[in-house]
Amino acid sequence: MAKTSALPKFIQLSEMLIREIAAGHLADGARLPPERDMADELGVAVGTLRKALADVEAKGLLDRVQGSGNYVRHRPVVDSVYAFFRLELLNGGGLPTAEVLSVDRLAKPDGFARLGGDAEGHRIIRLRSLDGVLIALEEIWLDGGHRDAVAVADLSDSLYHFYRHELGVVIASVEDRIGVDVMPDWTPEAFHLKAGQTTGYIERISWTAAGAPAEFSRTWYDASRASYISRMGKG
Amino acid sequence: MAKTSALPKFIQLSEMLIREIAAGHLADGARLPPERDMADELGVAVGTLRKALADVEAKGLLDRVQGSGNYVRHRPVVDSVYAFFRLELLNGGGLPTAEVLSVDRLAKPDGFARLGGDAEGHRIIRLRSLDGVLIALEEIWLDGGHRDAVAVADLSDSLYHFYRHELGVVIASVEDRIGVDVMPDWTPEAFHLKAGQTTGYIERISWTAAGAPAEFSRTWYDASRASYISRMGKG
DNA sequence: AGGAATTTGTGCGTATGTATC
DNA sequence: AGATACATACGCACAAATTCC
Repeated sequence: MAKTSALPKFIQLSEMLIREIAAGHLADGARLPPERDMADELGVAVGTLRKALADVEAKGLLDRVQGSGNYVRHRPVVDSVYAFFRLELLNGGGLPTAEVLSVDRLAKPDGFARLGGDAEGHRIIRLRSLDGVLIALEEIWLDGGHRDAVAVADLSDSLYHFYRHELGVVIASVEDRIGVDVMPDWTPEAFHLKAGQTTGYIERISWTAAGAPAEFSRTWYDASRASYISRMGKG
Repeated sequence: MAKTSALPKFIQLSEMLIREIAAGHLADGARLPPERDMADELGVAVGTLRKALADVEAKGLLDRVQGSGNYVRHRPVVDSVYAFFRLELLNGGGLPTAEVLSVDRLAKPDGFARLGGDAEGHRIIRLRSLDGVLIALEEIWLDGGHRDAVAVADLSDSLYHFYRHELGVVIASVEDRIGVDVMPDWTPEAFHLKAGQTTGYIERISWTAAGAPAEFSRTWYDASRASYISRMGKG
């Protein structure tokens, strides 16, 4: 007797709200109706709705202001081009640019296969530079379900911009794991690092606001020219 | 007219609980009384207590299990002891510990000399482990002005706790730069890594809330056992 | 400037569902 | 199966912050 107990009401509500916001049905900055009105309309108690709203706020899609209202925030991620780019020259800074080498639709690798829903993914290979100096090689896997085909021309310097505006996928959080690795043997000729040479290594998984994995990437960077920067606290 | 508006009751409760757990008055794994009993005893409504308990859980000091009880968890330790520790085992997590090898008062190295006011600094050498496995070697430089002498016995697992409670120095922000380096030749015998071997490398500068540099450190970590983790956004 | 209306935040009490023991 | 304990949900009253007149 599988008692198919439904999800808690406040979870259903928060997921519904997240879908509405992500789909663009609620504009950025829009103010929701007062909680009591909203609760009446939805046929739930105010406390239940408040729990759902707190959930959406925790996911960064809503600003709740006492005495004022609940405001949709459609930019959990700064739409800035380099919001999540963490490599800098050794003396700090540097203007980041990207050059896409290839885009292919392939079966997803083991590390990413378990995550998304689709068995295939788009593999994007890019070179990254700082102030015109080649710094890193990126291998990015994007879940297949979003689009049948992705062309090199589709991609701008900011993949996150592409994800959001072309695929409707909003990246809300990322996790980077930084270690040491050797340059893979498919290093392109253009790259100044030699295959087999020791480099800094970054593995990234990113998620949508709804918590679904969206992207997996591996980056090899020349630690003699750039370093990965993590700032906590101010700044 | 200092309007001494008290903090919300559920905040007071959660802070009280956190203090109790941190002080060791509640043993690790101990089970709290049922929520209704506890609420009666504290003279608050169950809902209010539940909000406080959710707070403590969010800080990682409590396990709440439906149908069973609320269990104290000492793991992440309070006072954000490991708030700035970013190394994790390859499969995630691991309980961090530290072993101080030496503390010396020396002239500060070039990289740190320009920063603080004092010409001398305390150099602390530590080994870091995760779940008992040696992971990293740390060289930490603390500005000399704070105290004439620092003894090994003064230092707990958390240097930030020491800074704050013994020196009155509150670290408000840090910047980590992660790259690749070779293990220095003064590697202690106890360490499993051999001098000259390639490791992950972290340079950290930390500042007080006032913006004054407080600490400079270099960490060499075994990238085959641990990785540096950086999480952005929610999660 | 000031006070009333609006809106979210806090706190209480209770009834019912669900997981654990 | 029964008892225990946490989770969800409802509704209400008042406090605090904001907004509007």
